[in-house]
Order: sequence, then C-alpha cells, then structure tokens
Amino acid sequence: MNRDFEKRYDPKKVEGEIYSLWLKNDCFKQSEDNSKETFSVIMPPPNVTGRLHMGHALDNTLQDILVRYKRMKGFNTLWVPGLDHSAISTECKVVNMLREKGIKKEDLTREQFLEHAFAWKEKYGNIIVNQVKKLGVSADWDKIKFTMDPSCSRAVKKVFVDLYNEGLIYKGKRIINWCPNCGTSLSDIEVDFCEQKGSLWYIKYYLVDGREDDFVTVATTRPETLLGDVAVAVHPEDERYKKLVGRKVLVPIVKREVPVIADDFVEKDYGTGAVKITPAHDINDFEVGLRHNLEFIDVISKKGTMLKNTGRYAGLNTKEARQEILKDLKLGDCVLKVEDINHNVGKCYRCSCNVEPLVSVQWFVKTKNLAKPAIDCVNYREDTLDSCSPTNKNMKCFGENTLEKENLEYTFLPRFSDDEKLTFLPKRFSKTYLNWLFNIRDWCISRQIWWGHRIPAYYCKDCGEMMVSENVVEVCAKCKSKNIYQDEDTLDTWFSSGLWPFSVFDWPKKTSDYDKFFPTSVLVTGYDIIFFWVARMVMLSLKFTGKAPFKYVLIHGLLRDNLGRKMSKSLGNGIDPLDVIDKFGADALRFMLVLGSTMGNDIRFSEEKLTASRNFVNKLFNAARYIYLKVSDNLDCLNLKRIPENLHPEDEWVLGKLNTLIKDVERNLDNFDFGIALNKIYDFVWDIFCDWYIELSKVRLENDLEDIDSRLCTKNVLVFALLNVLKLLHPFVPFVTENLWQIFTEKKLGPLMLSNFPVDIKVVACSQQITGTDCVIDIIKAIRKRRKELNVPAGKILSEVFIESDCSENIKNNLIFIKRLARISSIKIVNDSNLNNGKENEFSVVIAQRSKIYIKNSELFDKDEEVKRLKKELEKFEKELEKVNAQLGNREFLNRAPSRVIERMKELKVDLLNKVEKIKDSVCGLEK
RNA sequence: GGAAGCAUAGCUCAGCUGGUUAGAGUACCUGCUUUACACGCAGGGGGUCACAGGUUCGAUUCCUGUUGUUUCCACCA
Repeated sequence: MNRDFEKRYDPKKVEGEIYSLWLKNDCFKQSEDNSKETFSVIMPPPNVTGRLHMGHALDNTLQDILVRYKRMKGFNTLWVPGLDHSAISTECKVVNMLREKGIKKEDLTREQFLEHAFAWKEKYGNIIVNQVKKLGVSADWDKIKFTMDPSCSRAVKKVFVDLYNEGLIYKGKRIINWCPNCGTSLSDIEVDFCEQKGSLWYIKYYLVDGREDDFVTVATTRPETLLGDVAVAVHPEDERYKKLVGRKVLVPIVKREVPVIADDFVEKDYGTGAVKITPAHDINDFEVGLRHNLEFIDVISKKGTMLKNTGRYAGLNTKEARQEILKDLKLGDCVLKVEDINHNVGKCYRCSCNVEPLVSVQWFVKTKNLAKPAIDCVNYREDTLDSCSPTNKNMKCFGENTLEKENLEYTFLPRFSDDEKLTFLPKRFSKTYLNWLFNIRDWCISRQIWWGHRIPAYYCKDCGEMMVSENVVEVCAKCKSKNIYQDEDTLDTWFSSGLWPFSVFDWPKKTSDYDKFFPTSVLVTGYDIIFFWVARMVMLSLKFTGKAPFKYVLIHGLLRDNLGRKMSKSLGNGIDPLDVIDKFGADALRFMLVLGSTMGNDIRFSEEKLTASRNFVNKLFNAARYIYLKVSDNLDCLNLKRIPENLHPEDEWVLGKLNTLIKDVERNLDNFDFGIALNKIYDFVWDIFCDWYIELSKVRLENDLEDIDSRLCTKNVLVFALLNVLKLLHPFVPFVTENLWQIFTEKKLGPLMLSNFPVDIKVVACSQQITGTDCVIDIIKAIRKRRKELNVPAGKILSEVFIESDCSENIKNNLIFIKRLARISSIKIVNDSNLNNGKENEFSVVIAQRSKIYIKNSELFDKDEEVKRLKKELEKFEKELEKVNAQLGNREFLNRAPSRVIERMKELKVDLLNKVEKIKDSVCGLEK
C-alpha cells in the first residue's frame, strides 16, 4: 500500500509540501502567451498590525476559488498580493510596543520612530503573509506590494500634486473630528457612533435687557462647551421664541452677551427648541456659525483639555470641566432640570475614545466632481435610483473655503458603455454605494501622525510661500530662500489604498502589467468597506486612468460566531483561522466557508459545519484510496485522459451525471455562485460517485465472470471520473485535490492547478442507459426499505424474488447488482401475468418507480401489518391522484399551462393509476 | 429619521427566471465490524415555507401590507 494512503487524510502532512510544489513550479505566475484573455485580481491588502482573522480567510478563499478556476480555464491570470501600512492603527501599536519597552514617542525624532515602525512592518508583515499562504492562496508573491513601497509612494505624490493643481485638494481651517487619544484628525467615516446613556441638562440663559427672571432655557448634553457659546438658536417658525430673535442673552459663567438667532436646522420639538451654538466644537454649530457670521471660540485643546481662555477650568479634561461647570451653574441657580437620555456619541474607530469636534487646519479632497463619474460608471437598475430619496439625489457638497452648501441636481450622462461599467454583486450593494456618493462630503485626508505618506507640501520659513511638489523642494520658488520645511502631516491610509488598483502596477510608469491587467476583473471584499475603500478606488481610478478599476465588485458578508454575533476583538469571540487549519486543515476551512453560503449574506461559523467539511475531504480521500487500491497495479495500462470504449450502462450513467455536473459547475462559477457549485459537487461525489458508482464497481471488479477488458474499463472510468472530480474541486479544496492528483498521475502530468478545467466530456450517454441504471438503483432502494420495514436481519439473504418492470431489458443485464446490493440470491424477471394466479398473498409486493417487486417469504412479515402498511400507502397515492385529476380537469390549466407541464402531469397520472391498481391487487390478495 | 437584508425540518442554511411529492448538513430514532472511509454504510421520523391580502390556471418563489430580527447610513443640541 502506498504510504500516502493512510485511512485518514492528514492535511498537516501534505499542505506545506503541496504549497512548495506550486511555488517550485511557478504555478502562481502569469503566462507568457499574450493571446490569452487576462483575468486579474488585486488582494485587499491586510493590515500589518494583526494576525489573520476569519474575514481574511473568507475573502481570500473566494478570491482563490475565482483565480484558480480562471487559471484552469486558460486565462492569463494575475493575483497581486499586498500589505497595507494602515496608518493610525499601526502607529498606535508601535507606540504601545515602545511604551512597553519604556520608550516614549515624544522622546524620539520622526526618523527614529519610523525606524521602529518599519521594523514592526517587517516583522508583522511577514507573519501575516505566511498566514495567508497557509490558506492556499495562489497569488503571485513575487509581485507583492506594500502601500508604502517607493512605487506606491510615487503614485501617491503624483495624485496628490495633480489634484492640488486642479484645485481638488485644498488646505483649509474647518471643523473636523479629532481623536485626543490618537492625537490626530479623522475623516467622517472613521467615526463610529455608539449609543450611550447620558444626561440632558436644561440651562437658563438670561436675557440681557429683560427682567430679572426673563430667560431662555437651553438643553445640552455637553455643558462644558458653553464656554465657547456665541449664540442661541431657535427655529424661525417657532412661535414661542419669535419675539426673542435678535435680542441678546447672557451665557452663564462667562457672562458673554450673545444673540438669539433663527435657523431652520433647529428642531422645535427637541429639548426646549432653543439650542446653544458652539461653532468651534460642534459640527452643526460650525455650519450655523458660518451662516450667521459668528465668532469661533476654541475652548478645548487637541489633548481634550480646557484651554487657557477658560480661566479656572483651564487644564481640566472635558469630563472634569463638566463637573466643575455644573457645580458652578447650580450655584448660580442656572440648572432647571436634568433628564436621563440615550444619545449617540462619536468614537474613534480605532481606539474607541470619544471624538472631539474641533476647528483646525487640515487638507481636504473636494469630492463632488470625483463622485460624479463614480456614479455614472455603475450598473444599476432604474428602480435603484428611484428608491434613493429625492434629497439624496441632490449632491450636497461643501465648496472651498466658503463651506457653503451647493445643491446640485444630479443628471446622468451615458458616458460609459456597458463594457466599461462596473457591476456590484449582489446588485443591491450598488444602492449602498450610490447613496453614499450622492451625499458625499469633502474628505479630510491629513493626519497628525508620523507613520504614512508625508504630505508633499513645502513651506518657506522666510516668506511663508507654500509649494506642493512631487520632488523635494529645497529652494523657495518665490524668495529663493533655502529655509524650507515639509508639511508635518501624513495622509489618511485610505488615500494610498484608493490608488491600489493601479499603484500595484507601478502607475504612473507605463508597465506591461498595467497595460495587460488593468482594469482588473473582480474585486472581492466585504460590505463594511464599500465607502472606505471601494468608492475611493473607483473615484481615483476614473480620475487618473479614465477607467473603472474593476469589472465586478463581489461583496461577501461578515463572519459571525455560532450565536450569530459579529466576530470582534472586543467580544473576544473571534476564531483563529490558524487554529482551525491546524485542527481541520485549510481545505476543510475553505470548504466550510463556501458550502451553503450565498453571495452577500453573512456566514455563521460552526464547529459542526467544519466537521462536516473535514468529513467530506476525508470521504474524497478515501474514495481515491479505494480506487488506488484497485488500480495501482496497472496504473500504466490506464488511459487517464480518455474515456474507454465498451462502456457498461452504469459507466454511461455516472459519466452522464458527471457531464451534467461539469456544465452546472461551470455556469455557477461564471455567475460567482460558489456555494451552489460546491453543493452540487458534494452531492455528486458522495451520492452518485461513492454511494453508487463505486459500490457498483465493486461487483464488477470482484466478479470472476467479468473479463479483463471489462474490469479495465471499470477501472478506467473510476479513475477518469475521479480525476475530473479533482479538477472540479480543486478551486475549492486545492491541497487534497493536488495531493491525490500527484499520486494518481505519478507526478507525470504536472500540477493539477495548471491543468485544464473539465469541459464537456462528450460521452454518448444514451438516456436509456441512464434511466436504466436509475431504475436499478430505485429497485435496490425499494428492496432495502422493505427489508428494513419488515425487520429482515441485515445479513439475511433473500431467496426468491420476482421483478416486473418497464425497464426489464435493462434490469436483465444488471441483476447481479441488485442481488449483491439488496442481498438476494436469486431473482426472476416476470410478466404481470406470471404471478396473477391467486398466489399474491405469498409475496410482499414492493412498488418502485417503474417496477414492481415480489418478495416471496411469508415468514418475513405479519400479514395484518402488511395490509395496514399497504393501505396507508394507497391512501397517500390516492390523495395525490386526486390532486392531479383536479389539475387535469381544470380547463384553465389545460389552456394556459405550457404543454410540457401538462404532459408531465399526464405521465404522473398514469404512473399513479398504475401504482394504485397494483397496491389494490396486493391488498386484495392478502385479504383473501 | 432614511435604506437594506433575513424569517423554510430541533439547529445551521440551500432553493436560478413561478410548475410533479420543498432539499442538504447536523441532531434524533432503528439496524450494520458489508475489505475505501464509524470523519463510515443502510433505513426512518420531522416542515400549515413568519402572518394577512393581491396577481396567476397554479405562489416557498412575484407584488403590497403587518410583525419579528439583523445591519448600514444620518447624528437632533
């Protein structure tokens, strides 16, 4: 016995070896043949911060299935792997790592810090790459890119400078989201809103020129910001306050006189209908401030503490300041009441610390003009747009400096041909994408951290001139001073990720890979980063290459734990794919992630499903083991590629089913229906191939009557079918299939992963042979069932059995199978009349699809029980017959239903009538 | 406040453009050391396809509404 064939498949023994084999054979490289159609995928680059998680496993499995399938289909395939520097998260990790070593970031120079950071990237980047490889990922590792590689940096600089020169990047003082913990600004989508318990304080603002007890009550959740208040706003239509508009109130504590203004952003029904306005520390208030020309008073620092101008509160953090201010307000009798409420608080998406809105100078991308083509290029159904609400169809964007809202009715231009368009799968995600683009706001791209692409802007210390340039600026363009420094800020990590589809090809250099493989074919990713990543890639690709970066965006769901909760670090319910691979093998993991999943839907992780997957892999392995046992002696004589002649009916049967499977799987994979495809292969392998064909083959291989040619034919079919199954399964479970392929081909045919995907095997599967075998199987099943019903011991061999059948010709030649698999020593084919001699009470009658089986053996069952059983069966068939008769009696049905449906219904009726009659006969016979 | 998904066997989920008796895995019950596999084999029970309407000769499938559930967007002090 080949040492490769233990009873159980052991993935650990083979996976590493197989992966090396692929690498050694350059299996992941592209073809030299330029005539081949190309298929390219860019890997969503994992962060260099963490370990592989289930999300990566799913994402990469789906990509690998696609890429392997297309490669086997003969496409020139490129899958570019990569790593993301993930600016803020990596910086946080490095800072923490240094802190543990007793090093403070503040004590390091920028260069020293970056050295540590690159060392980190080196270490953890390698770790995650190795983890990704464990999944079997067939990406071209020689082409791996890192978002901070010089070539990527070059693309970043070029894009930044071009956008700046076009006025699409600007520097401005605006309110932004600030994370005091990370010490940097954040873009809008980097803020997560969490519901939290809080209080709503009702605070009195006394009128300046009113009576002593004339005041306006303002409700706020953030009393500490009142130090920066510059107005109180009410709704223009609010009758309660109409008279007050234009008058002045006194901000408590600071005793500042501020106007009461009218603005329709105020909701009359919330709180008291009067809002304090703090333009420097609230996003809405900021806009109000601009509209009403109000002063911006900063009171909170970037560290989250109160500024000097707050007097005795200076230096306190916002939480402490709130307590002190409330205390003082109460002393002044300014607090009317407190209400407990639930409200949403913005949190940093990386560190979960409360985000502080504040005004600062940052760099922004003007997104409106970039968004328009990104909307145009998407394939959507008309009704997708209809369901975007009318306000959503107006593009609300901020103009430069003025920050005034421009409302532009969006008009669609047929600028993209169908061929150039981008399609989301499932389609519904195009709606998510479009809705976001319709409401897009300018994108804050500067970050106050060191790890990332430094903004290519330079300043002259002498004259203050700002110069934006791809090259390092050493001399001031205006005053020729050499006293130049570079902007300290770095770019949002998504800025460089947004260029990924073309920066991986060394754009803006003209490379042959760019020419061949851009735009890419499919992007596979989760719905959670459609905004962060997909939309930006589309906008920037259209802008700089003129093309959508991919043809399809395949969206998959998120992974959930066995209770249906999102896998997350904070819950601690994440499952480590590496543990799973260690215990069950990479193939089982991949199988589990795909089987029974649907595009775009979340996937629930369960150990049971994993076990089932592992069992399937083992089943396949054992089927191969059996075949190898039978075949290894004369493997040389077998033609692995061609179907033998002189096929038996069951050979044609299995090959016919295989052929259907091949066509189905191909269609499903072309439609990205991986789950359905895998399910079909599963059914074929387990039910058709193992449970039936292999069992039937045993009869032929062990039967002395069969001649050598016939046996060879069986072996050939076994091997042929197995090898085709291996090909079909390879994209899903690459390791075990490659392993078996190597054994069977004795390493002569090269790697399975470079072989051709099965095509129509053109077996002349005569439908008669197929139904004939189906009929035989049906008889075996029926007899087994009856044996069980009558409690016939499993080992008991029945002696006298008679079969009457529509396919008696087929059965005649296949009696041997029925005997063996149903455990019968002798069978006779009969005509109806043969047994109609009043002897029916001596037989148990079994009704199969197209046959009637008489098992003689009165001692096997209780007569009364048998009559009862038959009557129950009769009732069932009669009920069905009634239904069918009703259908066929319905004139409308006969007029309108397609003829094939009617024909089928008629056939069914004949079949049912036949069955009913037979059972009636039997009952009659028994009751005599 | 706006949008989307899901609701099918005890559990986890398939079910393409409506058409025989709605499927699988798992769990459960009954047998089986049948020579590839007990990570297995054979057989079995188990579903008013959430609810209510509508379209249709015919609805698990299409439409509308209701309920439950999950998620995304918005951020209202």
